[in-house]
Amino acid sequence: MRWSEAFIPTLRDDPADAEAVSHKLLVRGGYMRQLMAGVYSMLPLGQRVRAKVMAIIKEEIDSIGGQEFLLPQLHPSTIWEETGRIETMADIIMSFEDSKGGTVILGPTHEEIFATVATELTSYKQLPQLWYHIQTKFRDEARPKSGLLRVREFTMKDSYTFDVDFEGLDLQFDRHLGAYKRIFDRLGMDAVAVRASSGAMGGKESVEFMVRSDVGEDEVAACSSCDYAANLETATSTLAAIEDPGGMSEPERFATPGVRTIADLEVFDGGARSDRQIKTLVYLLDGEPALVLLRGDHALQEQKLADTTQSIEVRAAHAEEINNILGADAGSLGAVAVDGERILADEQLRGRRAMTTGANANDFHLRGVDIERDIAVNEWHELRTVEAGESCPNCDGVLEVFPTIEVGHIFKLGTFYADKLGLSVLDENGTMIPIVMGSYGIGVERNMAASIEANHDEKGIVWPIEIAPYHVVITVVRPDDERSSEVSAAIYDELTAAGVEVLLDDRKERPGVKFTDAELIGIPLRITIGPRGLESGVVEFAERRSGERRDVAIANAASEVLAFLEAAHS
RNA sequence: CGGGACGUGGCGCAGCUUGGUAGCGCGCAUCGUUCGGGACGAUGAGGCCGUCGGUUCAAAUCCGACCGUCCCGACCA
Repeated sequence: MRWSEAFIPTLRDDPADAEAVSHKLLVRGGYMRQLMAGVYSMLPLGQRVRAKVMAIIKEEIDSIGGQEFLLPQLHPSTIWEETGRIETMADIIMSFEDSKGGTVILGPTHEEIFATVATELTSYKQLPQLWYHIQTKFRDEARPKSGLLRVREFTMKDSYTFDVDFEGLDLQFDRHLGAYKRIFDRLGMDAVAVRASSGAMGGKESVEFMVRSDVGEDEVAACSSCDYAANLETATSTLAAIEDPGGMSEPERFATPGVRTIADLEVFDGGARSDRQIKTLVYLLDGEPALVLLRGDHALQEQKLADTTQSIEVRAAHAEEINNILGADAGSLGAVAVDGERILADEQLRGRRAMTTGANANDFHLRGVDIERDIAVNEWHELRTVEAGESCPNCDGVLEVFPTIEVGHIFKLGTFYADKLGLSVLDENGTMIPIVMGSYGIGVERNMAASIEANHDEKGIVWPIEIAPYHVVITVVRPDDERSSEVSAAIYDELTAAGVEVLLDDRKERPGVKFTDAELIGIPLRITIGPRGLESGVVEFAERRSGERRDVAIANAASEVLAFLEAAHS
């Protein structure tokens, strides 16, 4: 492709509405343009990269036995009613009414639709199956952001597995795990597989693939010495036990005028260290109130609360609701002598004595509280949020916590869809058994963006070879110089014939502009051809990633490019 | 959904407080000089000032409503 004929609208300035590096570079580099919030047009460069990402994904899923389908984007709402997800996913589902008055859903994902096709599976002999497609998804995200990282219309590869039992599911799951690792590796990302919350969708187990990034939305706790890594939503740690002093025979109430926070009580005369206080939170779990108790210096992990109580809607009670339930305001709450409310306590409070907590009367607290004696805890759970610096639960290493981008998520769905949609086969005894499903997603555009987050410098994008829109850019310093254009055309032809994707920068621009653009759009190798080098029979190679430059004899240019590509692939 | 900011040529912005001919940089077009790291000069094209309504002799500017975009939070199989 000649750059002079290509549509590559690069921009000198960062777009005003971009924050994330990948967003800025994709727009500045002429890869895409925004149409509306969370919806982007892919320009030629963007589409080339997108196609390459899809090709890699397809290759890896095919390699573990995947069969490619193409299921519709338009779904009848009735199928979504059968699984109940029209309710649970209501906030992101986009739909419209057709001319007959029926509701049509723009597919946010395809479990229901693949499962519908799978009703044709009737015998155990037909299993296992691994089906997938690469399709546009629509999700009305409340807040699209960061360019391609969080959008409302995007492409996803989603695969689904169908097995006779959980052993089969485990095998398919492990194969996907391997395929996904290879995919992220080829996309130039160091993805960590972490255990995740499977959410409210009846999943037994799920693994997320996370790439470290400042613009990530999920936090991961990872051990610096072993391979422990988990989404903060499920992460645990080992904490040193705290020695409590001798207790009292019963709690003692004392006045604490103006004390409203854990920190206030720490410095209050007669107060207590935060790790010797009990924090009392009031939550509504699917509308039902519950008291949640934590050590004073610990933070609640709401997802753990939701998972452990099987709740869909979890939220902190409002000030008014708190007062109605406990008769005091936040800052003076406690669970001592509370009767008739569901009380959940974090494991870290087990056995603690002589603790200080609110007295359920404004401006009063209790000291000398023995949890097991004085509080009617109904359930003990792991509920707190792990913090950086704590000890790894698996070894004696230290945990670090950092933001990440979720680039893939794989689920063991189990028999949820089989139960809802009647997926079953007859086994060898003629008994009807439910089909065990798994589902496995990768967002194509999000992975493009995540790859940029992981592969860029102050000059622009640094694409991994496999997904670069072009392998090589030939920068013709003086396109009006006859010898320059002859040599560049010759090298261009030779490389193209060898299957190399080359962008020939023959624009009538100053060299600086061309160098800057080539670096911005991130082509892995630049060949600079100008009169100065040609005089001594050479062209210049400049590697984007290392910045390394070297002169190469004209005659060797093409073969050296092939060697470079070869080396980069291995 | 709560909080905040912003909407002015293709891009980035000023002008609005104090109403009166719409401006700057980049980019774009033509010509000339340049030409191995974002050149210079000359000339020129390009704007329903987000939309609707109100106030006024007169609105980019004041008032109201709406729409849109971004950021923080909530949310996110």
